[in-house]
This record gives sequence, C-alpha cells and structure tokens, in this order.
Amino acid sequence: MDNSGTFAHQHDGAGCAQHVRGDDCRFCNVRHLSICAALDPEELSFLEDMSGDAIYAEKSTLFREEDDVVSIFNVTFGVVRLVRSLSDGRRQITGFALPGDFLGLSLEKNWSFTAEAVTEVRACRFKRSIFEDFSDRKPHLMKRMHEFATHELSLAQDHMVLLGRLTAEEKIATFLVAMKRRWTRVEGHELGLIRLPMGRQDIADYIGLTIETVSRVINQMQRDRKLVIVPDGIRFVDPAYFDEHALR
Amino acid sequence: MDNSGTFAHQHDGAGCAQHVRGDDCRFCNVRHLSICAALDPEELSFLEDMSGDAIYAEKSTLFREEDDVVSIFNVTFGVVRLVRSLSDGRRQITGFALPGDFLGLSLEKNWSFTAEAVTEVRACRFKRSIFEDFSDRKPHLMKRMHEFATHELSLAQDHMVLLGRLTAEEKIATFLVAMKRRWTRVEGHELGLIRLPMGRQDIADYIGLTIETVSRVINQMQRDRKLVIVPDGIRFVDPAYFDEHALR
DNA sequence: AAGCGGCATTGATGCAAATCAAACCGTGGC
DNA sequence: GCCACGGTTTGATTTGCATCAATGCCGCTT
Repeated sequence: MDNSGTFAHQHDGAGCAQHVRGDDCRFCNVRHLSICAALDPEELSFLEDMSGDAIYAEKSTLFREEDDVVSIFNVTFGVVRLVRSLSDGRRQITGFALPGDFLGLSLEKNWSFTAEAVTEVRACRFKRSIFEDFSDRKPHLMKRMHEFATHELSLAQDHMVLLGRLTAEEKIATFLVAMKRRWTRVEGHELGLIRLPMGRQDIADYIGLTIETVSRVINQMQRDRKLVIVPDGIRFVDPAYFDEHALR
Repeated sequence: MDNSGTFAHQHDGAGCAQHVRGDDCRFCNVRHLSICAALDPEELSFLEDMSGDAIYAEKSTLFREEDDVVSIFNVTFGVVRLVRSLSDGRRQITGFALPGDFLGLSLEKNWSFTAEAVTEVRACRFKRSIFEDFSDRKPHLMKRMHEFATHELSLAQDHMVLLGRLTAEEKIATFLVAMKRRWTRVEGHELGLIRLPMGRQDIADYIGLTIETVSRVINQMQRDRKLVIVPDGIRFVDPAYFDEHALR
C-alpha cells in the first residue's frame, strides 16, 4: 500500500486525493488530528457546508501579517511556514504548519504573522465570522481550540529555549527530532526518512541561524555518520546521538 | 495620592493592601486586567469562595516544571519568573508574570515550566479542579481564557523574533520598552522610571544573553545618555532612541 | 548539449557576544 | 567600623557563528 505521498514533487491528482477527498469531512484523513475531532457528525456536516477546500501553489501566500482575518484554515496537505519579518529583511519563522494544524485560533481581527506555502498546500477554509459564531455556540469546540492554543504555547516555550540557549548543533538535532515526531504523527507510522520539504534558509530562519551554518552542521553530521542527506530530507544513521543531543 | 507601591523593598502592610484587600474580589485592583473581568458579580462571588489569597516570599517557588497542577494563580502583587531549565543548568526565562497575569491557562495536568517569586508575590489561588468545573460551565470564561492564551501566543512569537534575530542592543531596548508598557498598564499611568525588580541574570536568561553582556549594554546606554540607572530600575533619557531600536 | 537560475555547499576571514577573571559596591550582621 | 556576601560592573581574551566570497549541483529551458 502506497501512502508515501511525497510533497513538492508529486503532481498526479491521485496523490492529493489521498489527503482530502473533495469537501467531505468524512473522508478527511487529518480529522483525528485536527480541531474537527471535537465535533459530532451533525456539527461536522454544518461546518462542512461552511467550508471550502482551498489549494495554494508552492511559494504562494495564504495571508500576510496585519491582514484582516477573513478566513481561517485547517491544513490538510503540505507545509506552511509562519513568518514574522523585520523591516530590514530579517525573518523569524515561528512555526511550520503541517496537515492537521489549524491557522486562526486567535479570534483576533488581524493576523500576527504571514503564512506562506512551502509546498503545494491544501486547506479546509472557513469564513472567520461564521466559524466564530459557531464556536461561540459550541463550548466543547471552544475548549478544544483553547487546548490547541495552550499546546502551541507550550511548543512556543520549547522553541524559546532552543533559540535562546542551544548551540547550533543542538538546534539542528532538536529540529530534526521534532520534525521526525511530527511527521510520524501525521503519517500515522514511522517513515525511514525525515521529510524536510522546507529549504535550508527556512530551517535557518526557524532555528535562528544562517543558511551557511545550517548547511555546515548538517553536512558535518553526515561526515560523522550521524545521518545521511537524501532527496527531500535526511535519514538518521545514529538515532542514539539525536536522543542525546536533542532537547526533550 | 500615593500609589507608587514599590515592590521588593516595601514591608508595611498598607502598601500591600493597595493591591489586594483580603479575599474580596470587589477590592481587587487588578480585576480589570485579569481573567476575572469576564465575570458578573454573582460568578465573582462564587469564585471568591473557591479562592484564597496566597503570599510567596521573594525567591520562593510557586511550583516546579512537571509538578501536578493542583492550584492555579492570578498574580495580584509582585513579579514571578517563568523558567525552563536544562539539565546542565542553562535556563531560559519564558516570561515574567506581573499583577493581573494568570498562571494555569492550560488545563494540562502538569506544569510545563517552573514559577519563582522574583519579589514578594501575592496571588489569588484556585483549586484547579474546581476552577476547571466552573470554566466548563461558563463559556464566556472559557472564551476569555482562550483570548488570554492566544494573546500570550502572540507575545511568545514576539519573543521568538527577539531571541532568534535581534542583536544584544536591540534585545535590551525591546525588553525595556516592553517592561515600560506593561508597568504602565498595571499601574494605570506612566511612571518616571521603569521598574526592573528582576536581577541582571534574570534579564539575561529572558533575552538570551549572559549577565555580562546585559550589564555592558545597559551601562553603555547610560554612557551614551540613552538612559540612567536608578535603584530598582532605569529611567529613559532619550525615549526616541528606544522607539527606534525596539521591536514593534 | 549548452546555458541558466535557484539552492546548497565549502572556504577564508571577521566580529559580536561568551568566557574567564577581578574588582567593585551596597547591605546586613556583629 | 569591619567584614562577608550576593549581585554588578569592568577588563582581557577566546570562540562560535556570521559574513563575505566562490564554487558546485541539479533541474529546466532552449
């Protein structure tokens, strides 16, 4: 059974259909990971009527920092980078959204970050106003959103430790271990490789290094037989090393 | 009218009574800033019965990372540092809780950080289980908790930019401006000085520098007539400089 | 097959902040 | 008044990562 479902470089419709079949939530294969798992069939069908499947090309922008929050998103396929930029061009990527991740938890009127498609991205899209009315009437949905938000807060704290207190080597190791865990959760089972659909510059901007340092550290790890670099990702050769050097 | 209410070095009861008068929420002067502002008088009185005023000495620990969440806290006086520690002693302070700030938004069973009193701290303390039952029955309270959580998430993103992409000078400037804003909000009006009740090491662990660098940068700013160092804080001499060098 | 454009890698050098090490300063105890 | 102590400042030196600068590699186009 093939569910290797590569990201950026697969263009047949069938590959995508594995991930979202039309607009029917019943066939959504990230539902158990997403906000929607809090909903019963009736609620789901209401929300389904309110939602549409949206597709974004690689490198396109879902929304920009300061934009009005018109729609909110449940990513069903692909990878989105969440970016804060400074006026002089410095960027900090605050997170990567993977299938199952929700964009628009905050109920604020404006986005506090920019979202850009790293790969082709598919997302279940809701009108913000409708979703908000709905969540106001559904306390268990609000509670689930709150749980998602506080979980993200905990991840944000992890990330602060990484940015503020880890060495370049520890940052890379921690990032790779986290990506492995996240993909395993999304895919439902462990893969031989760790997908890295984002470029080196994105990794650098996520962990607070330069592209050169990211490249150097990863290639040094390969020379040291800790991992091997493969197309679209890396493969752990010495998992024990990563257990030891990654944070939590 | 005196509401200068200093922090660590004032020991007369009257000074504290400005901030919390016994256990009566009606006299709580951080209520408008806190979670409790979402509640009507009846709900407030119920919650009041469920709460107690707690006092923590300077340097004492409210709770440790991984501890069971037995109680949750609404800080009413003083400053709490929120700490993540690595096994080798490196620390990252993920935030400082000031009066009005709430500890225990997450509804998780265990704390994801340690909370230590920087100054003497007073807090309104609730049994977690009781508060949770209550919030389950009060959707508008849950919504307010969610708003607090997503606001914190946005602050966490700000902090990631600071940690990952700012220079030492920018980090200090941004930190000082943020503290000024937060104190102004808590005090209800602008003070001449910016209180820094936390030590240099805490500032360093908050913004991802060493104590020596923090000291050097602040003292350099003083030599450059950007600020003056005063007991328990600093005073801006050249506010325009800070507007320019601090992030947002 | 040659040329191009967009990453990624590698090397040489620079520099901001860390580290190592002392001195300083205010406070409290005796 | 003196000393001890905890926190802060200052100075000298090191270093980890950034910066600057090629070069390499792969997929696309023509």
